Amino acid sequence: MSEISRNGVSSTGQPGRIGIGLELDDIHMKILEVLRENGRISVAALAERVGISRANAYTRFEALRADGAIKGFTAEIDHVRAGLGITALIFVTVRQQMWKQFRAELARMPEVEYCAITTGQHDAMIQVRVADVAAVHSMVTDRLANIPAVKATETVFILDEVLKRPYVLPSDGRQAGQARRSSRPAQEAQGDVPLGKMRFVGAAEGRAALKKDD
Amino acid sequence: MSEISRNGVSSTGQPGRIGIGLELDDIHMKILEVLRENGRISVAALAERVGISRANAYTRFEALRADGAIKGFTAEIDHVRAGLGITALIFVTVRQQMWKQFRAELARMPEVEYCAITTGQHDAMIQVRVADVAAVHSMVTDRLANIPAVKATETVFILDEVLKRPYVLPSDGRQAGQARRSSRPAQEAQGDVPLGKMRFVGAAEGRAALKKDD
DNA sequence: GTTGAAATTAGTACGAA
DNA sequence: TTCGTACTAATTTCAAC
Repeated sequence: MSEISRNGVSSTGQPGRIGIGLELDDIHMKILEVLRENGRISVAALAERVGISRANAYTRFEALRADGAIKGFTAEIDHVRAGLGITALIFVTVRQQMWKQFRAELARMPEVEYCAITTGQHDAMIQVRVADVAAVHSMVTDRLANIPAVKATETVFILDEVLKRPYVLPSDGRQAGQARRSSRPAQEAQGDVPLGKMRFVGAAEGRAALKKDD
Repeated sequence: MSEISRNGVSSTGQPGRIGIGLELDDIHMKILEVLRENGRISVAALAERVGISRANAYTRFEALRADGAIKGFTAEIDHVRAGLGITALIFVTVRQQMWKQFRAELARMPEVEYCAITTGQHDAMIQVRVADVAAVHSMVTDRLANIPAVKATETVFILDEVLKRPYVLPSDGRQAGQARRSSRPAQEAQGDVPLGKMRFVGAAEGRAALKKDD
């Protein structure tokens, strides 16, 4: 919740936002675009590709790192080759006010690659990478089910990962203009969500429908 | 070891492509561990951290790249700072035999960061990053809903990303032994999924329950 | 914000263990 | 295979413009 309230104001880029405010201009964006495709490119080559001088590239590179826009660099690893051929999603319903415990236990599970708190029917979604389906089972029954904070789980296997883009940026495609500076304030838009044809799963609706407590 | 390469159930539908290109030993794994934490480390520093010679490190580094175990390197970007403060999951039901079209349309959507085909109630899960909630709405109604292949969607917002580990490896934690060499062949385990206490959403069950065709 | 030096470091090649 | 060294190419730093 804290994320959303913070994020909601996002695109305007107005002062007083999130701590250290580094105004990201087009060149910063270009740098991010290059670095997400090739995280090991030298700053010299980066400068050339972006069309600025070396020194400038170093300055901006460091600024992006210091600001936190770039959180780090990582190798993209083929999970199958690494021995983790099975990917599963586990949707978890968490007992209220036991989130702290839930988070603490999560940190102790190395097979968890991603965990997000969501609206809708469930409270959280966990993505795990394991060697075989048996490992998913033991993960869910032996570990997750034994956490008091976990009320219910629902498991789904990933059959194929159709696409996986390193890191999406506003400058991608034609949504760029809209993304960089929203026409109307985000807060206003949030209070007035247009839910026309969109089938949106509200938290209340979903949780009421879920009756199994095992 | 060979069981690992064969158990690629989650992998692409390209059989025969999963040949055992490279036997990954402990040192390879160590290299992957270091590189996922610091994708920009020099090979010299990598060699020292892993405990091998520089020349050896170069050889193994290239081997991992050539083999495909390392698919590339990327910068981890803070989406909020980049102007994409809203993350949503869209669960999609796809009309049978229109997958090709669905995939083609997906490629045209720059705000999609991740798409996976799943078992369970829905057929696919899409993760999108956008500037505001309005963009999610327009994405779902204007773009997804207009794809004939899309039968139904269900949208959920991500309120907080609790944890996001670059790339999980078998050597993480204590599951290492089990992950690296499964006690029984994965194929056998798959045909005999132990579904004791695990609430598993099978495809048929789920899809039957979903009646909305809009 | 840019260019062009020096100093450092990275990447390659090859022989030896 | 792996290691160690020497060699070459490139990058980063730092200066002045």
